[in-house]
Amino acid sequence: MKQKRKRGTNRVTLNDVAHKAGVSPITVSRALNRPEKVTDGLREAILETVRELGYVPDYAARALASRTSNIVGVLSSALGSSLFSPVMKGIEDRMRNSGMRIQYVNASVDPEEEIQQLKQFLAQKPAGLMIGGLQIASRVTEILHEAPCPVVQFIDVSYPAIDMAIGIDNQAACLTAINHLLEKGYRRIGFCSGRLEIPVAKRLEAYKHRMTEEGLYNSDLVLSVTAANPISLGGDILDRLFAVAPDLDAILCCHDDLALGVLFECQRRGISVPQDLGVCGFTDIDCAAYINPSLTTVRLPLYQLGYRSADMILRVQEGRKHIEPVNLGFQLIERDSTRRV
Amino acid sequence: MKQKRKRGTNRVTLNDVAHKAGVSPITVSRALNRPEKVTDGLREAILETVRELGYVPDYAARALASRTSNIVGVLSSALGSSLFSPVMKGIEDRMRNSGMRIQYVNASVDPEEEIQQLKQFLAQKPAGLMIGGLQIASRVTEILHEAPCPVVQFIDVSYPAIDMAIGIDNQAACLTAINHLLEKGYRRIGFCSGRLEIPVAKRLEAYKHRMTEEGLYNSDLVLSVTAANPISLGGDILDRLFAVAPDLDAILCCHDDLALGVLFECQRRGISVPQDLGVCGFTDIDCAAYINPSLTTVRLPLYQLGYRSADMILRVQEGRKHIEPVNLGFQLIERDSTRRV
DNA sequence: TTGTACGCGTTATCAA
DNA sequence: TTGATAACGCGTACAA
Repeated sequence: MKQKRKRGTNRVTLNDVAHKAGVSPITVSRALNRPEKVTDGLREAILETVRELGYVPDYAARALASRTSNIVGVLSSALGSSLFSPVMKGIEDRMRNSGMRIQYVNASVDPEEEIQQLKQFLAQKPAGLMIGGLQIASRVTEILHEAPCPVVQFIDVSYPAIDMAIGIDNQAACLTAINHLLEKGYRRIGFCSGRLEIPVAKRLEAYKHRMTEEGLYNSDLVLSVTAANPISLGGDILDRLFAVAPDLDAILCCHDDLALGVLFECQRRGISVPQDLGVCGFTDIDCAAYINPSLTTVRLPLYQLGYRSADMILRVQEGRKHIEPVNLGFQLIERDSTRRV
Repeated sequence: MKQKRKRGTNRVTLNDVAHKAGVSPITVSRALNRPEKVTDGLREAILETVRELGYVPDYAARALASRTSNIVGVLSSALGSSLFSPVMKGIEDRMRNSGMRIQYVNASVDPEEEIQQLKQFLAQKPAGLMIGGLQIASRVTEILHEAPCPVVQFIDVSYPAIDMAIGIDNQAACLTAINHLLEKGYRRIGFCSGRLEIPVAKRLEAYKHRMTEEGLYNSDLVLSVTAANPISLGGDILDRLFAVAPDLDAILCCHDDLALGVLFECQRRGISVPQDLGVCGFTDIDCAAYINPSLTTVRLPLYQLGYRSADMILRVQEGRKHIEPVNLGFQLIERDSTRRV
């Protein structure tokens, strides 16, 4: 008689629980995954055994058998950014006790690598995917269209969603900021951003449009700068803008980090903010309210972004069919950096 | 004859590749995982077929069969912190092309939940685990001791490692900072921190020790403060320290965020830094060099922390047995906030 | 409501 | 060096 080969680890399995509880493995499985399908008493006995034995399900086996995992992925090239922290918090607050596991993947800025990451991630048969800050190259779009799971994109509301989308109206947000600067009497307004990603492009559109309306548009006042540390660019930004427009009187920065750099550099150069130069940012990062002068900025609801996108994924899993794109809105926070008399 | 049930997804499997290449599945598996075990020509033919068919391995199946996954976990309660961004970058730079997948888990600050997260994570049979900022309650230690994978702790070098450890000597770092302040002639030096985690506790020890040596120690000058936004605490810190010591002349902050808040508040109150008050931080965050006055701080090699801890995991996988704890060192960056004459 | 049989896609084991 | 077979632990399909 052939000897039965044993390869198992020593972990407690569904079978062990089943044996001890005197039921079949599948009943234990049901007691855990579809409690309503098992008689109350039996279920409790089984769960008690589960606790006793310290049984923890094997996700790999579960994924293999069910062809879906409980992993929800968050893919973004901004994971490391300070901006992402509240998003994370929102996601986790909503996902807690949902049985889902969240896997953050720091997307590469290299398109090829990004596609590879995406493919690899999808090979896990995830339960859901949240994706932000990607290049949205055609290849990526294609892949996402065929993704076997709900997909939430963090993106401008005007952008066509592949599946679900959540974000803000960047044009409206930027328009609000520009109008604020105009109301304050600023006229020569520079526009400064990092990489020209979709949200930034939308803001730039609004800037162009509104400034042109006022007969104030000058393409030399549009700056796109990048550096590992955006705060370090304050001097650069001032140099370059003042070089083309010595009468510059305000700067709209697409991220508070840039604005911060500008404010610091103004302090150093003795440029008086908001009198000589108005500065407005985007995001409302932690120190925006505390810097001197405090920074006027467009507050982005980042916590909500995380919370509600997680919510969208969970709702789809509960069977909801179509989920409308979500416009989170924004809020202009007027502070001292534009508060001139 | 019984009809064979077909449940499969439409994905390309190892079997498909094997068929097309005219070999057995196990040979394909070997060609991918242990290339040296397959004849050169055959291997190339197989890899070509893999590309042609766009085969992507099923990690769940792989994990189930091999009882180990290619997931390396990063558990920390500081994931969302700006401090973590360089760590991430370091980890990813080292792990790229290693075949490992990195899974970040934002550890809960609730000990019970933390233990649960840890257990769940270990149920995935991870290839490695990096862990930082945890409570290191006895339960956690116990679980980590039995972890079936290499474990790297981010922790003070003086702390006993469960498996491997990497970090800095917080006592030495703090001593350096204190000595710097003393050299600059500061005497009434406050100590301000967030939660009293292990690294902070070590720094506090050094502070106590050194200040006592100088006959300057006063427990009222030790402050532990917490808030969602540490920068907001600047006013609090100044109020509380000046209340007990009107002649306070320096503050050592355990994180630059706290120092930032203090600097902003000093600007607002017209307290002259570094003349009336010296301020020193820890970390060297992005804006430390740009704020006015620029912030003297102890630079922590966070990128290296990530890079080298990833390296440790990979080395163990290559068969290395014992890996010594790593002391990363630190560097005092003297800037204007303590540069008084 | 519970159980039986089998398949998910891969790798370990052993034989050729 | 390559292949046949079984096993990994769980869930699906279907029967009782």
